[in-house]
Amino acid sequence: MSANPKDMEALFGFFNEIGIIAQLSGNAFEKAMPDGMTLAQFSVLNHLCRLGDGWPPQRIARAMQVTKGAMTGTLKHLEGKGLVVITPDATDGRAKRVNITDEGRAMRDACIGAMAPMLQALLQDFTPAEIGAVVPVLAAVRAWLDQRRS
Amino acid sequence: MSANPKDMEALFGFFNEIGIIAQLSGNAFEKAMPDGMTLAQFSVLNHLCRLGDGWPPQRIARAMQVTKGAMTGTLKHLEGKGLVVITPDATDGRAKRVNITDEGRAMRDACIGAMAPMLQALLQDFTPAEIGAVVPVLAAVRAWLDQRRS
DNA sequence: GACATATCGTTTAGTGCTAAACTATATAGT
DNA sequence: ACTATATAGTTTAGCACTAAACGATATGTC
Repeated sequence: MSANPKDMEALFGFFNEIGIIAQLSGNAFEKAMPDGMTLAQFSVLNHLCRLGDGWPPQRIARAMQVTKGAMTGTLKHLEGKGLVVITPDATDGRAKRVNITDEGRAMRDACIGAMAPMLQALLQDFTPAEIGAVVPVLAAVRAWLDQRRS
Repeated sequence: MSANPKDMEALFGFFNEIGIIAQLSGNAFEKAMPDGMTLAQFSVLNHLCRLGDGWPPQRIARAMQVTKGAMTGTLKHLEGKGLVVITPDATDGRAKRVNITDEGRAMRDACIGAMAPMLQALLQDFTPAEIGAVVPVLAAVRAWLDQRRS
């Protein structure tokens, strides 16, 4: 049951496509976004909007699958733009709390609006069913990689 | 036929999974690779092995979907490690030629060998059919994005 | 209470990416 | 031939990421 070369090749192609799509789509998104917003910055904003704010940076970093060092930088940019406010945690001298501002929520909505045209264009050439069929497989692979990481 | 919010959401999730998989798999690959090799460096080596060498940097950059500026840096690293040789083009004073060395070929094989265990582990939890089914969709999306870029 | 360990956030060094400015060379139009 | 434009490669500035070292604070153990 050892892997045969053909399967390895296919798997290799799979990751290759994934990498290129991530790069191309990330570029396309960032070009559409307002005020120099990046995908990393939007992702944090979106996370805070969807799952509530007040989390410490470390927790956000884990949710985004990124190191805390990377999160420090991204949060600095967001704070500089007034999109989040970072305050010390009252009960834990090491930790901080990240809260999204009204401007942050507005920016998140603006970003979603900016992405919409591209997503709609994509939906003219691909059916929701087509895309929807691959998402579970992707999610499973993502979970596999995430588990393996630790 | 305008996109409904649910479809947009699904598409958003699609790109989100793609981005995370690209990041996690890239990290996993790079950790396994020898001598500080990166995915970008390996990709160039692999391309030269598979499709022949002697190409100008610009052409390699286009094949990898990155800017020429990014390729300049990656080639510098490869040249510094003695994995490629870069020479001026005899017939075009602007261009150069990139040739892979024997060490480069050996390194490419070593990288593939280093990746194998992870790919085999993945094939124990996912069937080739499962993975193979999503690749055409990914390739189509990649082609769509690539075309849209220009 | 004191010491060892763990965790939080920051910082630094190194890599990759884009976009844009720049140099040098080729090619096309007049 | 001369000029205008296009292309190849490099460089710089900016953002993101990792890994590792560091300082500060918590927590657990003795």
